[in-house]
Amino acid sequence: MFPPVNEQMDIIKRFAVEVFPEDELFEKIEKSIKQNKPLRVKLGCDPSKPDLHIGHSVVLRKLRQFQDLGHKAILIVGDFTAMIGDPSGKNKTRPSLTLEETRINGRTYLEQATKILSKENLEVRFNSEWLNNMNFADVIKLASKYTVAQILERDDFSLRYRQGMPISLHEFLYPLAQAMDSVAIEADVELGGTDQKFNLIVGREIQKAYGLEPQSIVLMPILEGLDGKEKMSKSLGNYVAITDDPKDMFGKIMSIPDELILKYYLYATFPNPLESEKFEEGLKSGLLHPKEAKIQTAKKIVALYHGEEEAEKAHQDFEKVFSKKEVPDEVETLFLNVANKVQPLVDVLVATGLAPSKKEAKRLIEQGGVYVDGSRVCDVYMNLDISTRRLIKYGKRKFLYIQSG
RNA sequence: GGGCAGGUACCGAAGCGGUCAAACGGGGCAGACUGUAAAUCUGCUGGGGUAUCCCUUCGGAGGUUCGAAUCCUUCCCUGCCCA
Repeated sequence: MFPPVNEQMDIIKRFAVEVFPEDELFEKIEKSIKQNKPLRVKLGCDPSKPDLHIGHSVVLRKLRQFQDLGHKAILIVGDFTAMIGDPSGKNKTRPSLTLEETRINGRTYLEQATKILSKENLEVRFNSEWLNNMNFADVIKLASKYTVAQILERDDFSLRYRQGMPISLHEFLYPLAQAMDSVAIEADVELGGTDQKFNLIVGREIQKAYGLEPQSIVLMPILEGLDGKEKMSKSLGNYVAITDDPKDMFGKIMSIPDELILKYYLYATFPNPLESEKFEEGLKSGLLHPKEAKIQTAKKIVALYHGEEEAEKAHQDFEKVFSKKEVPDEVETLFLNVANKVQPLVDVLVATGLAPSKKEAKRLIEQGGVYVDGSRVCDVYMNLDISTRRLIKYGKRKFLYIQSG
């Protein structure tokens, strides 16, 4: 039923930054084969931001691999922990949410996650199930298992402490709460991004403290955002959402700096060894042009979420709009219900929602970023007759047909 | 509880009575260029108005003043030191 240990280890280790303790994991897999019992593989998710992007997909794909090996994926929706708000990475305390909010977000998360995960071998648990039932004595018992010095080892805590940034006391409880999840579901393995290393290790310690066998840890790389500087995140706006439409997905990936191409190719698509070797060598030798490499990457990613056909279309569109400066195949038509068919262009731009304000619209016109029917607008106070259909290009990539009616 | 230092636009950070819609950097947007929504260079970056005009913004609320981001009072928030 299960593939042999070595084969499993190879698959698990591929694309992972760190897998430890390796020998423990090896034994666990051996045991699971012998007893014909799947491993319980935990992945925590944060429902405070339910929109998944391809940064999340890295770890989700890894979890999927575990599923494909016959193991049980246990997705923990951190509805309770989201109320605390993991400060990880950011030096700011996150706003906490109510339980209901996190529940709703959790559903959205799940919906998106199953674009990558299999629905079989999948168990979904909300951590309020156990965390919400702990009383103060339970919390004290849990907190007594860890020391201030230990918790301060966490990079971002010590950094914030040194910089005089605020750390609320409850933030210290976050890693402990997350560790309780591992206790509650008796995780054999926990997956996470490298930024989760500390939390996952606390999980091991706390499991031991509660008389359980400590989980093994698989750390996946963190995908940088489109800017190539910060980690991909929604709040930074440097992300590719897995629900993005093909065009956006394609375009966004084309905008990554060249240095990021390989990383995206590998971690967002999990190519097989043959493919990745070819790709890597092509890049290194220069036989594969960076633009071409990017196109391949973009196509592959789009295809994962939308299929080959859409990927091809997105590619065509991209070439059209950006290389040939033409109009894309499909442009939406907006009918404006207005009394006057001739109006200042600026007003039209605001009415369509293309521009957030007249000032902004004027600015863009002044800078030569607005086209009507293919010709650049140079008069800020131009009037536009919309009794017939007009094509507006606003900025680099917003196209819209507009007509009164 | 006491002492000190702070809270400025999307973020970081200057400004410390008028010349402040607020320097500078980042981010964002646009233009040029290109291999692309890469890189680089240039410009723009509160709102309304076809006018050196008005409105909103410097933690909140009051006050002083012809005039406040700048001074005073009070409240809230944060860090450091002491207890």
